[in-house]
Amino acid sequence: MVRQEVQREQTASMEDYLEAVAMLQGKDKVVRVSQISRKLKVKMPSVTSALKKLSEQRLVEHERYGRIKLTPEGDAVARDVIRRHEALTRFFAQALGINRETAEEDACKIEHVISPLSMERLAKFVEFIEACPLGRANFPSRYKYYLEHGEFPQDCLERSAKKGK
Amino acid sequence: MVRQEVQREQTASMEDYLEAVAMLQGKDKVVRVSQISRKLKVKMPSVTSALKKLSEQRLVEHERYGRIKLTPEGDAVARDVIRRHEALTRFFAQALGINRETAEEDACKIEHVISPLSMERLAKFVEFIEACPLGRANFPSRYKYYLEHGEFPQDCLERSAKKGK
DNA sequence: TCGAATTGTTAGACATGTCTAACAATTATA
DNA sequence: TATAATTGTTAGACATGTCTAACAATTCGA
Repeated sequence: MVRQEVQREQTASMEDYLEAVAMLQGKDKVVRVSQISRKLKVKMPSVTSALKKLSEQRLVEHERYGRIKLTPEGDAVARDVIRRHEALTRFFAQALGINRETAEEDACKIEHVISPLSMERLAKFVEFIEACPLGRANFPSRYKYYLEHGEFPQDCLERSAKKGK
Repeated sequence: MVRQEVQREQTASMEDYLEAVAMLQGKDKVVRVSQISRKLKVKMPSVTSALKKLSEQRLVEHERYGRIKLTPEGDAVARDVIRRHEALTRFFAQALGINRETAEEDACKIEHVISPLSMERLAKFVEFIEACPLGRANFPSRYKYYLEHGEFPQDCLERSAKKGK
């Protein structure tokens, strides 16, 4: 009895295609090559060629000139990519105070290269920061103060004063 | 009068080579193809070929069978990569509590893809966390508690209690 | 200092993923 | 429903960066 290998390692590109299909599928139902092409800013032949590879791996189903949909395995991979994407976006946007667009762009790149351990910790970190802003010693707001004024808020100084201004 | 273009956009690979040369140069002075090969875990012909490209861009000097050294421009690029590398490593290690090795590996990947804005903010964030642990309401230690116990420390609860558990 | 071991280079194959050009299928519309 | 516009595919060029095999230069030790 041969065990099926399910979760193959994907390249950044293939992960992008899977992610795009999942997101378009969620929105509109019927996914088209042209949509993926627009979303990923690549030409249609690139999409066709990627879909061919993903079909061979049974991650998507794609009949010539026809519908594109994720298999359950493809969906699992895509969802995992999206999970990373969202945690990273939240980190950049919420924790670092970066604009949504840049946050998304960075998430899009980093989601493909970050280790599982760092990803897990980062997700927990965001969760922590969002849920636990330290009561009235609100963390993000102090960080914001530091960002805007270039110096530490009053109640930091006890411990950082030695490091000169 | 034609202006020289100095800081070209480099690929992740080329940035890795520049970074490696800079780091080996700092250590030993004389940089060899074999060292770069070992450091980056690629075969020597890959190194030779990369150095050829970087030479054409005047980022390294490399004479056949001879010394390898960065030009001032190459050094500037390399230092910038290393700056990103170090800030990222500090973030993963200090802020997220990840082991040095994994932190380095992740930094090595992310340094090539993160946007300048996010990089700047992340660096400031690390600076902030390291310099300003909120007096006795030490931030990293609360985060650590959360990591280890899976629940928020007492003084977080005022604000997060509503979220179940 | 000669020969073996090490180090480095060249040539060229290969993998990935992009693109353009040409053509084919589908769809929408007059 | 014929034809025009759109959408999709195929073929093949190209860029990047890796590798192996073969050869060349350098270095080190007997």
